[in-house]
Amino acid sequence: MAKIGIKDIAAKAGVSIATVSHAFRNPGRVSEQTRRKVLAAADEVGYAPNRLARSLRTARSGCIVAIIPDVADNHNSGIIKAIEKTAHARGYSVLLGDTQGSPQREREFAAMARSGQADGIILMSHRMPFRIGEGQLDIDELPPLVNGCEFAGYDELPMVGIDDFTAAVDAANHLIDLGHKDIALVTGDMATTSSRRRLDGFSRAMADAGIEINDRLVVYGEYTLGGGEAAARSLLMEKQRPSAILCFSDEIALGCMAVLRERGFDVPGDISVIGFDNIPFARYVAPPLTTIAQPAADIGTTCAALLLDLIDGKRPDKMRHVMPHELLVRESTAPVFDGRRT
Amino acid sequence: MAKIGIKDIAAKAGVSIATVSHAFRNPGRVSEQTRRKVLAAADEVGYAPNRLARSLRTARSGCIVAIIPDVADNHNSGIIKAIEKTAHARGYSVLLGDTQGSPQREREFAAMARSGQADGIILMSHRMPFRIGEGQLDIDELPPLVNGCEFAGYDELPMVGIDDFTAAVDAANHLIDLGHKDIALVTGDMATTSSRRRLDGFSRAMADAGIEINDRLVVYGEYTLGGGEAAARSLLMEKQRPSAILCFSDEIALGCMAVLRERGFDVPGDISVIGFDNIPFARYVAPPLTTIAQPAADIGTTCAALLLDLIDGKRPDKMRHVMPHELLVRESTAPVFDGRRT
DNA sequence: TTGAAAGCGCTAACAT
DNA sequence: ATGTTAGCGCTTTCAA
Repeated sequence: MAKIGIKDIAAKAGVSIATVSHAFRNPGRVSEQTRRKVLAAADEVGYAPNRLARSLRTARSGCIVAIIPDVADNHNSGIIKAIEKTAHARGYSVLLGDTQGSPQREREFAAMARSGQADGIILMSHRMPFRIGEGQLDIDELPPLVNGCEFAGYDELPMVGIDDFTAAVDAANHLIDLGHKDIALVTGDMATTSSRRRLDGFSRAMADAGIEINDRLVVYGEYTLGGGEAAARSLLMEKQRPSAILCFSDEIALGCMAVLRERGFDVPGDISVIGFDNIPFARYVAPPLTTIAQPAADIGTTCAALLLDLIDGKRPDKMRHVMPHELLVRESTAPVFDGRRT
Repeated sequence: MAKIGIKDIAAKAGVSIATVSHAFRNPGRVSEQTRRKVLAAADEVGYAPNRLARSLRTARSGCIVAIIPDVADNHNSGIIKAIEKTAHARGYSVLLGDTQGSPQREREFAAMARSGQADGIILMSHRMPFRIGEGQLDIDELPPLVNGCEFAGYDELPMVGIDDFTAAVDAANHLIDLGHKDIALVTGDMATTSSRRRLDGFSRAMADAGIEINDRLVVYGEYTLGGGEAAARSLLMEKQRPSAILCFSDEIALGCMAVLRERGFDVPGDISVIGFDNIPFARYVAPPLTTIAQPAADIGTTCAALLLDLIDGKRPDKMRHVMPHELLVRESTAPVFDGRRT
């Protein structure tokens, strides 16, 4: 059977194609009787209006693209789940833009908004995926875009995320209050704004406490269990072992804890560990992980709502949406103990 | 600045719109010189061909939709990550169809393939989201569709997944070999084909070993940490406590272990726990989780490759793609110990 | 309340 | 090698 279209339904129902269109899109503009007739004809043959044609005509794709580093990351997936939910509730679909950190892919996904495939972008990256100025795009003619958790460098872009600086201060102070001085840091990619701000926060807290940071205890870790594992191994090679490790993600923290356990270190007896994110697993592991909670669902929901408003032409009332973070003290952190294994 | 289109580029480059189109799509059909001229003109104003118009004309959206129960589930997200990667490599985008188990949403997402918004569907559900027969779709005029991990009831649909029956047999036998008799089962939704087959496998293994199944030890659990938590709590209320728990997902298993630990039970000393999936966390927890590994990435890759071939008109050479599962014995299972706490 | 008709921006067959 | 042109299937004025 050939693909059936609006014309077939019009013929079948004995009306014009305009009426069929209205029956679907503007129920108020056709008589109830006609509408029923049309819908019945459509249902009979399983007709569904072609979305592409509609989108072309209206210049609205009904899609947004979520550009994120890794769907398989627990924090990311919590955010994107909320994005999808919010978008769906407002009639939008979401295109998955898993970049694995590749700038090239970020650009490819972002380009979907320039080719009409998407009406807007949620960008969880610190890189601007468009060329701005220099005969190219002006900042005010970007496609609707909201920055999630990172900052791409333009104040004109709405962004939603936590206050990374303060969050790191809170995490560091928790450790400092517990008497820790030899604090190791496992950061994320230092090219990202979130990692930089967190490092700044950590530095500030340490400085305020009059503790000198041991640079050899500041290492980079990919935001994965394996990243944490590698970081912990390198940290344990140091002669001056840390009494606490502050990790920029829970997956890193959990990776660290596995290594510590394997090497016979007790957490938190010998070494305290604190993470970031509060992924669902955090409170189920042993010991339950102390962490800085981020409201992943709220972040996703806010990103999506903001973007959809932007698409609808509403100017956001504010550009910086700072979501609350919270120090969740569980059992992976404890006061320094002099008799600890080092 | 008004939206610029192919006509503007044609004018700018002093060629026809057909030539512009060819310069982009069929580089071989225009002279190198013309091509460059066109591309330069396009680049100068940041022109990108309208994807919707192209899709409408070619009747190809370049999108597939992945219908999955929950992106935030670690097993699901591993699969969808591979789907996205494979699709992207072949020039396709993926629409995220997170259903939270809702049949309604499954239908909505599936409908995207009927409205031209997607060229095919990867369906990780046991429900057929289209009405088949009765004046509606015939089974052979379904949109390209591949079933992932579940079976929607039509042999005509290619499907990829593990052999759930045998996998459950393997898991049960592992426990039986360890001397366990009071084995609890935390299943998934029994409406799903995977859960049913796993239950069948478990029953078979128990029957073959001459062990009677205690129905009170067979409970349902949502595939989440919370689901495992709830299941474990209910299991611990039974007077005849299990010496082992077989869970249909790792998240359930990890949820169980947290409750067991909280109640003072040693795993595996008092109670053995085995999961399903082998999510990344499984080997990082304490004790590392014994589980039935599923090749999530391969499943995703195979689903996508199969679907893309289907879209290209290639008939799959076989309908059932059984991916290998593997029993990974780690430290959460051990022989029954008579002196165990019960 | 309904219909006719002009596109949306592109592709592809056909012509030059 | 390049151009002309007829749609793809819909939405949306405008007229009846």
